[in-house]
Amino acid sequence: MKSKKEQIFEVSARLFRKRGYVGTSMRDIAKGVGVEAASLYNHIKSKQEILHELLFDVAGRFTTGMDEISDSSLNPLQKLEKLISLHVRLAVEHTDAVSIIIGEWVHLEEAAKNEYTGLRDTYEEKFKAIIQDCISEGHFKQVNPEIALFSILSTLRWLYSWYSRNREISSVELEKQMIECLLVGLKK
Amino acid sequence: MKSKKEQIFEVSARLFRKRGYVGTSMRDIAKGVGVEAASLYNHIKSKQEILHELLFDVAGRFTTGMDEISDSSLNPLQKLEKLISLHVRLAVEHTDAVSIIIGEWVHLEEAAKNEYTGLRDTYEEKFKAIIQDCISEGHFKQVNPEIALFSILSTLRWLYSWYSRNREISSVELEKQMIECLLVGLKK
DNA sequence: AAACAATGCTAACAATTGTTAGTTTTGTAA
DNA sequence: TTACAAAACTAACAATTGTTAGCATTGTTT
Repeated sequence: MKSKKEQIFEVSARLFRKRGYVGTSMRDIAKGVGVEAASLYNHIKSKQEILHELLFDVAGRFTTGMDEISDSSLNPLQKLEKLISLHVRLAVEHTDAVSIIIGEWVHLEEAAKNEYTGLRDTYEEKFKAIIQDCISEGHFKQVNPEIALFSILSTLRWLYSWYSRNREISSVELEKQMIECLLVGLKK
Repeated sequence: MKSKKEQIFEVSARLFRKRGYVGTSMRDIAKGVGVEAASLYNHIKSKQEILHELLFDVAGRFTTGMDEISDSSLNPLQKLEKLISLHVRLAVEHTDAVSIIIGEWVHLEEAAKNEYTGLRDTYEEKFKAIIQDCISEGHFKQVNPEIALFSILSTLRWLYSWYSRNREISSVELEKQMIECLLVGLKK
C-alpha cells in the first residue's frame, strides 16, 4: 500500500507533466490526492520539495545506471546498447518523472538547478566518452562526436513522449529498433 | 526599426523560453520592453494572444516548408535532406520560438491547443510518408517507420537547444553532420 | 495653434498563489 | 477508557496574477 507521501509525489508528477510546475497549484495536487491543500504540509515541506524529490530521484537512476555501464568491462558499442536499454527502461517505468526531468528542471531554485545541470553535464560527458571510444576503436565512422552524442541523446530523451502515445509496442522490440536506427543507421 | 508589438513578441519569446509561459508575468514582459504592464494592452489583446502568435507563426513556417518539400519532384531521400535543412534553418533563425513550440504549446487554451496538435499530427504524417517512400523505393532498410520518424524528429526538435550551446559551428556544417548521423548511420 | 489618435501612466479590481496558525478528527498504544 | 501522535480541517495571510478604467502625455495632421 502506498503512503500518502508517495501518493502526493505520484499525483504531482502527473500534474507537473500535464500543466507544468508553475501551472500546477497546491490545491490541484490536493484535489488529486483527495485532501485539502493545507493538509499536504503534514507530509511535505514545500511545493519546491516535491519538484526536487521527483527530479533528483530519477536523475539518480540515470547517473547510477551510467556509472555501472561506464565502469563495466564491456566494449564501447555494447555500452551504448546498454545505455539505450537504460533509457528505454526508465522511460517506460517512470514516464512522468522523466518528462519532468526534461521540461521542468528550470523551475528548481538556483542552488538545486546548478546541482542538476552539473549532474546532467557529467552524464553527457561520460556518454560522449563512450561514443569517442566507439570511433577510436573503429566501431564508428569518423563523425563529429558532439553531434553524434546530441543525435542519440535527443532521441533517447524524447522516448517518454513517444512511449506514452504508443503503448502497444514491447519495450524489448522498442529497444531493438532504437539500436537499429540510432547505431546501425537507416541507409541500405 | 522594430515596432513595439514586435518588441513585445521578442521579449516574450525570450522570457517564455527561460521561465515558461506560466512562469512569466505581464510585468516581467513589461520590464523587458521598458514600459508599465498596463501599457502592453495598447498593443496586444491578452497574454494568451502572445503565446498564440509566437507559436502559430513558427508552426506556419514548418508546415509551409513541409508542403513545399512534400509537393516537390525530389526523390524521398532528397526530401529528407531538405527537411533536415528546414529544421536547421528555423532552429538557427528562430531559436526562442522553436523552443516555445516544443515546450509551451500545452498552455494554449483548449481550442488553439487542438488546432496546434492537429497541425503537428499532419506534419508528422507527411514526414512519415516520406520515410516510408525511402523504404519502399529501396533507399532505407526495412525499419519500423514510426520509430525511424520518431528518431529523426526528436533529434531535429532538440536542435534549438543544442545550437544555443554550440554557436561556433556553421549551420552548413551542422546540416552535413546531421545528414550523416541521422540518415547514413554511425556504424562503419 | 487646434484637433486627434496613439501610447503611456497610476490606481485599482477580483482571483489565485504558497503557506501558516489554530483546531478538530482519526487511529493506535497504554 | 485514556492518552497521544498523526493527519485532517477551516480560516486566514500577504503576495502576485491578468486585466480594466480613467487620465496624462506624446507626436502627427489639419
